[in-house]
Amino acid sequence: MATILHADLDAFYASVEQLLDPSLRDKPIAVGGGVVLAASYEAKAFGVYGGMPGRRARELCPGLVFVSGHFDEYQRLGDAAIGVLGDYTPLVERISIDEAFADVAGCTHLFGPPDEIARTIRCRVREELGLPISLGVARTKHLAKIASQVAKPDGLVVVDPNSELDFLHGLPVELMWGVGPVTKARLAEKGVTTIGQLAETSARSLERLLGRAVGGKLAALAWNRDPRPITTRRRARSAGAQSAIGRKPATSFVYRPTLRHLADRIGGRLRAKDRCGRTVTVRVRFADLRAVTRSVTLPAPISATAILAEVAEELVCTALRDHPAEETISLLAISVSQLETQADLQLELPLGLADEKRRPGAGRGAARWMADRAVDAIRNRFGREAVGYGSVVFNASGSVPDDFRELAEKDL
DNA sequence: TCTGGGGTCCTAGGACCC
DNA sequence: TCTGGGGTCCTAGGACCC
Repeated sequence: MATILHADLDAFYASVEQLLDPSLRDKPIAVGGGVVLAASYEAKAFGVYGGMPGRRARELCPGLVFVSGHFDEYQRLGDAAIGVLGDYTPLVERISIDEAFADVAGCTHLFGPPDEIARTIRCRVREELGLPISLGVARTKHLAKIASQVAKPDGLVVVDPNSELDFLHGLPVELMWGVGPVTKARLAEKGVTTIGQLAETSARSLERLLGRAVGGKLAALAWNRDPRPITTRRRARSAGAQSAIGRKPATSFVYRPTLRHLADRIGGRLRAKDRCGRTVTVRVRFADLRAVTRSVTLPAPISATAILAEVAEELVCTALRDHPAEETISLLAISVSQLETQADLQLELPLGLADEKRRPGAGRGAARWMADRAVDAIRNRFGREAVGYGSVVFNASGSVPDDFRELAEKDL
């Protein structure tokens, strides 16, 4: 029986704005300013999409209305909508703020068949929250997700287990999970544009064309042979932060404060969940948008802001040394991976990069970690801006607001 | 007119070990 | 037809997702 539901709120941020301000309904709107964070369906009709520069969006859609976001409302309404799924089954796998899978196999005796549950959920989200939501119902997660995409906007598609391949094989390949612009183009070169054509291509030649993992996965998906179960909770495997900085000279006056700010954000998140990580990766993007990464795996995990910032700075230096012709950078990123759960009293030992000699500051790890904890405690009581380094300066520079960043953060 | 921010997973080559 | 082999960790890059 088809018991997997995939629920996806339509143009979520924009729909919330149209809900909060009725004068925006039926109008092309964009959340954001310098960059479009989300667009309503009316704006999408003009070719506006998330990530697009605001100026470009205005050109495409002269009547476009920009609104600054109500980020707290997104979180509240997203939670509430996914919570409706949770009224029917505990088997809910949340994918993002506006999207989730659910398996209703164990509750049909209480609430009726899956398609009826799906209709009820759509009605409830519409009536109780005022938001449009699309649902797909199928035997597998992948098919349910495709069904909800086909159902958009504000629709329901149920895939009968007896006609799964009829439904699937007529659709374009880019609807499949894992087929982005590059894979789509590679397939198109071989004349493959539909999932049906993909299914007729041998797994061997797909693996040759796309690599073992992607080729094998797509071959399985094309025949709907991918029975992945619902997983209710997975911990994050990495935590990172990035900042697009326009075009700035590649000097320490530019990257030092930026790295400090990024390290501060990441360190705070890690410490709040008693986590720490061994591998630090930085990304440096140059003026032409080409990017390089440098990483190091430390002998012991860290979460102290100052140490993270120092390690990141050394990595950025090596990246810049390797590209002496690059004089301008446009983005800096830090990510911490190989995460571990912290013992309750961590004595963080700054052991330095690989086999290099111990750096200045070695031996002060525990003191730094305690200083960070003190800052964390003050911020908990009085807010982020109460103490620390220039968050305000960064927010003023036209980048994305911190509230928006938090929406995308995964639970550590 | 040049494209935000937070994530996951895969690949390939090299080091190192047994 | 084919020069030893396999496992694990690390690093850099890339594709993709929301």
